[in-house]
Amino acid sequence: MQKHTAEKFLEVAERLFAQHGFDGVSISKIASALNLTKQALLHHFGSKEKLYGLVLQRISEDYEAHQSEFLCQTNNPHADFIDYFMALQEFAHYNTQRTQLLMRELLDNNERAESAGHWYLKPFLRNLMDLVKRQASFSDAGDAKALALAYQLLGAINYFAISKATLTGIYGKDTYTELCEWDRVQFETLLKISLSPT
Amino acid sequence: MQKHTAEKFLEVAERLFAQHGFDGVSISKIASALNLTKQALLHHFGSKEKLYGLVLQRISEDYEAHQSEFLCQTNNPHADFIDYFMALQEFAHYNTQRTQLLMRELLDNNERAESAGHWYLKPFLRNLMDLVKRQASFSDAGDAKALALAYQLLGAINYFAISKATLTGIYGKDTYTELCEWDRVQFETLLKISLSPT
DNA sequence: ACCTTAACTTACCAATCGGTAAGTATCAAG
DNA sequence: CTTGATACTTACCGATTGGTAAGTTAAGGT
Repeated sequence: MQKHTAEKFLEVAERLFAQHGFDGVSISKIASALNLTKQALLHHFGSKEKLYGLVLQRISEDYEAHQSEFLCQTNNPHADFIDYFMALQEFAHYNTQRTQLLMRELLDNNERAESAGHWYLKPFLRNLMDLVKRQASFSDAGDAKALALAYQLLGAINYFAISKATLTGIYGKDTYTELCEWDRVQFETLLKISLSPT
Repeated sequence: MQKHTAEKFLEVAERLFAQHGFDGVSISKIASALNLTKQALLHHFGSKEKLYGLVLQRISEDYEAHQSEFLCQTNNPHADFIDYFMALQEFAHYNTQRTQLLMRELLDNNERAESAGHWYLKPFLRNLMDLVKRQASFSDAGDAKALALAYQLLGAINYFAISKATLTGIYGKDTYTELCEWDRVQFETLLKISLSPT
């Protein structure tokens, strides 16, 4: 299979998995979206699980790439912190699909347990935690404390990012747009004050 | 159908829907968990969709009850704010299942759109927003700004609440327990400083 | 011209899906 | 003793699920 063909397949699969969840899409539906038969997909990927695995892997690679791009630490930890989390917010907002898929994965992990085995979040969280611990007001904080803050900020980002349809449904398109702007502003102030000494 | 029987049915259905999602459970599996046949469930609830609808309705009623219990506003808006959000965090933590189910609903709404029609979140968010606007540093803020903060706090709560399996998987049981404690502490300071004037 | 390989397709398969129809068992009211 | 309602069950149904097996078709290397 050619690389760019595989990319196309994974792209469509990712979209559908994100929109409907693993159980909500069948391989034949993914195949139709690609103008193929179900068996063509099975030929290329072996099984639905394997296809899903490749989709996850592709996402986690992209996330790591994005992270290493923004995490070239300077000698200004405070600015690094703000910059990175703002970049992360933007990333989550413009990759809603992936945010959705990862959120579904988080939910399913509660039952499927570590069947997947690979914790794509682990290095990602490690980096976030380090970023927090590099801050003046967290210099003597333990791992758990730093991680707690990082995770809450991550939650604030991702929860809003996956709520587009619901918020638009409740408040309408225009108010949602306004809400997006305020979300950005409000998150930035939240970031800044979260580093103030307690 | 007797009321307490219905409760038992809905309880089990809620657990399974929360764990596996709407598409991840079949009515026959829910029925087996109740030592019944699939058709018994269909007899009582008519269809899978209707059963799911009742589960959602039951949850939203409980949430409203919980909210009205804690939202008897005093003349100390600041304390109200802290108290309510801390109560909400505890509620989300001890009702992980429901937090999961509502999160799944949020994700599915992005495609199923307003097919459900009823926005269980609407009055809930309205109350949260009012609570924020009652704060001194938000007295002249618009709806969108207040809602943005409320939603971020909600995200911080819920995201952590659904991550038990993943975090335990990555860091182990003991570290997760420690993380829970810090999450609580860290969230409380986040609440307090989020009201400081900008 | 021959062979291999990759990219598919048609033809199946058993299992399960949500749902309908037609019973059966129990029990309280008349 | 009968009636009607409630709570189920067995027996189906067509559609769809993930997956296997066996071709078919076209391109490329030798």
